[in-house]
Amino acid sequence: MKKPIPFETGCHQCTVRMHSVFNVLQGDQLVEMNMYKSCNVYKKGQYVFAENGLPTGLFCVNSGKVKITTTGYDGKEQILRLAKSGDIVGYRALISNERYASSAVTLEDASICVIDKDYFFKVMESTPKLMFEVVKKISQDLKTAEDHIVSLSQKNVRERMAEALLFLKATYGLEEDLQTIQVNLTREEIADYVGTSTESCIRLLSEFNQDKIIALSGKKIKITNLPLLIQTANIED
Amino acid sequence: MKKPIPFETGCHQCTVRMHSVFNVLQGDQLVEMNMYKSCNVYKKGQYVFAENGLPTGLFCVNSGKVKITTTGYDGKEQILRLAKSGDIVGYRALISNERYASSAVTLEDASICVIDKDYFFKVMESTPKLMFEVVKKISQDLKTAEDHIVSLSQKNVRERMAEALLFLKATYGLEEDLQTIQVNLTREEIADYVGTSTESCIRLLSEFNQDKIIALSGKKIKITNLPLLIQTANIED
DNA sequence: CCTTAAACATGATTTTTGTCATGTTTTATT
DNA sequence: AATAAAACATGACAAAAATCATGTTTAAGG
Repeated sequence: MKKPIPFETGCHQCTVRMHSVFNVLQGDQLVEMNMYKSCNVYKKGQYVFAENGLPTGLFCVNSGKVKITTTGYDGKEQILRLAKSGDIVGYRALISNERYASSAVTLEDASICVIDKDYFFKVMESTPKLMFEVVKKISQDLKTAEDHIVSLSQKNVRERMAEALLFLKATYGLEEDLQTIQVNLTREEIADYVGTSTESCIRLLSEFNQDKIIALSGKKIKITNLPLLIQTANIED
Repeated sequence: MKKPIPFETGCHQCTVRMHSVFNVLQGDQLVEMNMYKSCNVYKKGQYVFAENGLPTGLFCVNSGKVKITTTGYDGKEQILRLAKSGDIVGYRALISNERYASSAVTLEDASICVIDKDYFFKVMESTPKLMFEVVKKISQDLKTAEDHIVSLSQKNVRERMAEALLFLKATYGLEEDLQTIQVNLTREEIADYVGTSTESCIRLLSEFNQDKIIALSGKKIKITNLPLLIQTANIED
């Protein structure tokens, strides 16, 4: 029993749009955008775009979760950003008119639209409000990146690990139990975000588990003692 | 014998402007901008804006060098960005409509203009090209920040220190001898950029000095063996 | 369902880096 | 010029974290 193929609803009816930079577009602009966008389905683990490729459009996540990673030294992967429904991805290289410096890979099955590059630039130019939404989005990402820099520079691995769990909670939210972080990452992926070795990551999660800060079952991480986790992250109030 | 007070030349004649995001403005726009900007002189070590303050305008560095720093944990300073002539500073908080998350402090005597906040937003809205220049600038800063994240996550202190010297060279250039990095930072400031302790920073610079990679005299750092420095930074080709 | 690879886990060891201590040099200020 | 305060420097030690090794569990693919 397969799911029926959904109607191609178009940008008008797209509920995700309202939580994206495109919330400022209206009426005819949406009809037009619809003509320059296409929507694709991705299986977990698939590349949306890859390092070194040339951008041909802007990606907008409809559903599913995406990691933005770059290959560091000795091929070690670094997770730079995490995206979810409503987020645009692949904008940095597009705007700078460069090849991708990072890759986007789905963390679960996803549906992602592509908006044609030339059209995107045109509508940005004609709609200052849209461009300003983009400016604000990049500014936010810059803030997040700079917070990460401070953390990497000044905190130890234990603190960063606790911080990362809080970051995942803030980014992807919790399941119905209000405790379980709503994303499945391997220990290696968490390590690639935290900036540590996989072993250290595993060890620290085990420690947090023993300390009753979290509860582990498979890839699921349940935050059982939020105040203690915040304290472990050493976050100022 | 004092220097004569220079004519208030205005944005028309400003040569720095051509290397800034404002290079896209023309004619009347420059006359208008002149009415909404003021220029200030700063002594070395002065604050241009301070963490937690409210932005009232956009700063544009005329001459002099500026560090953008934030206070991390236990009050430890983190250098996030370095600015020079033609760079805009204080844009992140302004655009996000937030209080400053970082401070800007001059590294030497400087002359810096402020462009009124409301006017800046108005001219951005009416001049897509200007806003796009801003988008590109922030995108670049994001790229720089993310490169720094990879470095902090994956490289050891020695490699990061070598990388930092190359970064300073790229940012501020070299003196006439084509070897001396054109900026004076204390060892502590370098450490606050690299993400290490002051002692480790001092030690590594001494080592590089012994290894004939650099030559030290006071705060001046001369790169005497660039290939070896690049190799020490472990940068891929 | 079985097989294989990936992911998870943990101990032992080594390397890296921070911290503490102490002394010297440079710079700024009266 | 004298004095104080930064800034620079280096050794000794401790702490943190990576690496190596090895084994178990879980998940994926034929």
